[in-house]
Order: sequence, then structure tokens, then C-alpha cells
Amino acid sequence: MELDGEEVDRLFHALADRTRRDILAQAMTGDHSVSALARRYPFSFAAVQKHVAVLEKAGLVTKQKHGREQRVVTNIQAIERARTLLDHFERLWVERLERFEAVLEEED
Amino acid sequence: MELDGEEVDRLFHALADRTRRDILAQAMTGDHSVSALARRYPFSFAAVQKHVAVLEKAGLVTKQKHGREQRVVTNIQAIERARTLLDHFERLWVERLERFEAVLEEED
DNA sequence: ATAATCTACAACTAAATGGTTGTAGATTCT
DNA sequence: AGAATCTACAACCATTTAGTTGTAGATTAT
Repeated sequence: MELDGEEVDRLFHALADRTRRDILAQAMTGDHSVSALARRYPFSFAAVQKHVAVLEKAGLVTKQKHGREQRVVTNIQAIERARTLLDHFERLWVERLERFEAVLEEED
Repeated sequence: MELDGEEVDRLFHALADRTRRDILAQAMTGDHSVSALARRYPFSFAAVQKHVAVLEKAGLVTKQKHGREQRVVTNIQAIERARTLLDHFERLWVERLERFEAVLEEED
């Protein structure tokens, strides 16, 4: 598993904004159109539309057309992906600790 | 647990850069000074120093002075924190699924 | 003592980010 | 048919970001 790549950049960058995290949380709990989401924030429709686009490029959401509306649907796999990446970081740390403990064992 | 706040912004933003993720991975596997880290990248010392500062403000690393060196040490709790935040997102999604399933049960 | 190394920080630049307004095409409502 | 709604996208602006070079203070090595 690679910890580099622009895909990962986009994923964490999308999560690094309060409004986008809130939009994502909204989309997690129910289906909302872009304009329904936009009404919840003190920003223009276009601003919220851009945030959704950032989430979409990060793979965190997709859009489904329903008539004139565009429903924002979460992609739970992208969250799993982010978690897996963090797990790999943690493992590096744990493995180092284990190596350290192995050395202590030898010293006995 | 809050999913908002500038602290969280800083955390995910720090992770949203390939070089910083790599620096973090290096710091996870062993102790390195800032200049030792800087030598591994095709950037100036100052650039790497800034990346470390971003990681530090995000709480992902701390610095420990050893003589003229500054050792970069990871703070595993910050990674745990990020994982916990992602877990909360996932839970929103799962809870929604459960509500949905409960409705289906009722219909029987 | 002097030179080399490590760090901190300021000043600068180009590009990206997050917001705005405005225009225009689809779709739905009356 | 005409009005209202939803979306897409361009153009613009202010701020932040990620890089640079340069200067200066502390510490270590010769």
C-alpha cells in the first residue's frame, strides 16, 4: 500500500476543511441535493458546489442525477481507505517499538 | 467528539502532502534531526523545516533538543485522533444503514 | 580561535485555495 | 408558455501555501 500519490493528497485535503467535513457528515446521514446542502451554510451556492466537487474528486462522494437535482451520495470506501493509511502509519510506529523491545530481550 | 475545529483542519491538512507524510513515516521508524531529514529530499533545508513545523502545529510531531540538533519525534496520539474522527464518520453511515434496515423489518 | 554544522526566521515569488458574482442550460411547477 | 429552481462553469479577488534565498545565533569539531 502506497502512502504517497496525489490521490491521497486529495483525500486528506478534502477532509481538512470544516465545511467539507460537515457536508460529508450530512451526506452520511441522508440523501441531499447540492442546493439542499447549500441552504445549510452561510455561503453562496457556487461555494458549496465547489466543496462538493472537492469531495467528489477525492472520491468521498458521488453525485446521482434525479430530475433537475444532483443527490450527493457518500462513498464509504474512501473513508476506509483513509483509515487504512493511518493504520499503516501506526504500524510503522508499533513495529519500531517491537524492534526496540527485541533488543531489550537480547540484553538479558 | 467534535468533527469541526481548526485543530482538525490542521491535522488533516498536515497529512495532505506527500513530503510531510514521508517525513512522518521517517520519524515513525526512527529518530532523525531536521537536517538529517532535509538531506533525504530535493528541497532546501528551510522547506523541510517548514514541513516539520506544519506537522508540529498539527500535533503529529514534537521536537527534542540534543545539542545543536533538533530530533523529530512522532506523537502517535495525533494519528489515533485522526482515526477516531474517521471512525465517527463511518458510524454515521452505519447508523443510517441500521435505521434503514429497521424500517424494512417493520414492513414484514 | 576558527571553521563547520544545525537551527530559526524574515522576505520574496508563483501557484493553489476559498470565496464571490454573473451567465446559461435543464428541469419542474403553475 | 412562462416562471421558478437546480446545476454547471467562467472570471475575478484576497489569502494561504510551498517553495526559494539570505542572515544570524548556537553548538560542535579541528
